[in-house]
Amino acid sequence: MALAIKVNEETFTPRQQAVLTAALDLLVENGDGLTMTAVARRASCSKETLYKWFGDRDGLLTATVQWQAAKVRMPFVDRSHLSVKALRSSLEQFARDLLTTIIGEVSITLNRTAITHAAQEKDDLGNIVLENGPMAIRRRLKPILEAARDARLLRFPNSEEAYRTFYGLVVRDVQIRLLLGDKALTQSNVEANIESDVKAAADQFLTLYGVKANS
Amino acid sequence: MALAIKVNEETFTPRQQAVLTAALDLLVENGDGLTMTAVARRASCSKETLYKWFGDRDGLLTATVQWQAAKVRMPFVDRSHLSVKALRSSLEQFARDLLTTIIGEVSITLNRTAITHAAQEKDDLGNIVLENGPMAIRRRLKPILEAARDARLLRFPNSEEAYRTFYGLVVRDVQIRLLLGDKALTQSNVEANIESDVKAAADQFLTLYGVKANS
DNA sequence: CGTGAGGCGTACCGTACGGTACGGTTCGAT
DNA sequence: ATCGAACCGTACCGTACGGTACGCCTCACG
Repeated sequence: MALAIKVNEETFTPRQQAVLTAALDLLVENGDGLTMTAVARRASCSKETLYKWFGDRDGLLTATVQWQAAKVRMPFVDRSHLSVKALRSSLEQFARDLLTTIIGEVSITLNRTAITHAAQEKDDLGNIVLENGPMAIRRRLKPILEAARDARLLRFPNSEEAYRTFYGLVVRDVQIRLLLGDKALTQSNVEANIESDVKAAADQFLTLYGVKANS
Repeated sequence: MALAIKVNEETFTPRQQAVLTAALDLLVENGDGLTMTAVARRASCSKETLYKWFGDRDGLLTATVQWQAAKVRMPFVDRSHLSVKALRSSLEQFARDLLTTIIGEVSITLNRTAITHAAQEKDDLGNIVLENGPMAIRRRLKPILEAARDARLLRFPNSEEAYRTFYGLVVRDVQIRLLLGDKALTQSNVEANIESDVKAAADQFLTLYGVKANS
């Protein structure tokens, strides 16, 4: 099981990154628009070059997803001092980052592509997206949760459970509906409610796991 | 925007349903395995018949998803008498139905297919799955929530918000991880924890929205 | 200036698959 | 018994696309 491999920015030359950008654009424009010919034309390069650089279509797809997923870098959150206030602020920051990421067209495209890929026993892309999406958040959130527990701000038996609850409270049914192309859920529609949703999620999480409830 | 059309069981003849079963089997076995030739061979019918009955490949796909999605009928929940106990039991029932549905191979396949479809500006399948999945649950859960609110068992400003919170608490990151083919999340793995997850979700929901907390 | 590597553009090949055509068979209705 | 509709199986066509080959250009390097 080849897990997601770290991708330095030096992994691809600028020219190659231009190609990957073209590939991603085509993906976003139309999920199945990533044909080798189309990428070559869009990036003004020859198909032969594509095959030389990426091996085959799957290699190009993988490189594109990998490269793009890796640059979904959410800003780090200060956790030096752990007051209730700081914790709530951190939680809101996480929720905000998670939501804004998830509703982005690039993220939707990447997830759709990976899911399509996973439907064909090829789960490379699935792992890559998982690793750079939910798992990345988990890795960053968990230590904060545990620090808060040690500081007696939170109480939970299992940090994994706590993390997953947080994820559920934040994401709810938004992601699946966007992936399925729910027309009632436009991006601007969701964007407008981000702040209130973020606050609500943090509130609810603190209600469930906070030691002394909220402020 | 052709929304999901109600599908009676008389919509398709038994022979046609056999064809649709074959199509679904192929989909489950391998997401992209639904070729007209393969369906014809599997169902022991001619391609000409397929085209006569379903128009084209997309029609066959749509019929398959529609027919299958419509038979995901979750058992109704008794809501005649609304005690706290009965409410909790109803919530747990909903959570259980939702979870068991979501982790089923058929559901995963349908969602993957619809998402792939939605990636190509064809959002028919997306709407069908939405309508028979999240929306079906919502339609059934909302009146119960509102009845419980009227009975002063729950308190929430907005039944839509309450429903979505419930959804998030139940589903968490399970669906997206399954769709992405997360190997760490086998079906049996999830199945084993359903009962405790269901109880936890109901507890948390009642903590957040219950008027007098839990029993 | 010569040369060779890298890369562009295009033409080309093979295959898989959507869609059509057609001969042969079953079967119910008259 | 006859007829025709429905349907099976197979062969066939056209196209799209993955992958390869090749001619030509550019440019760094000697």
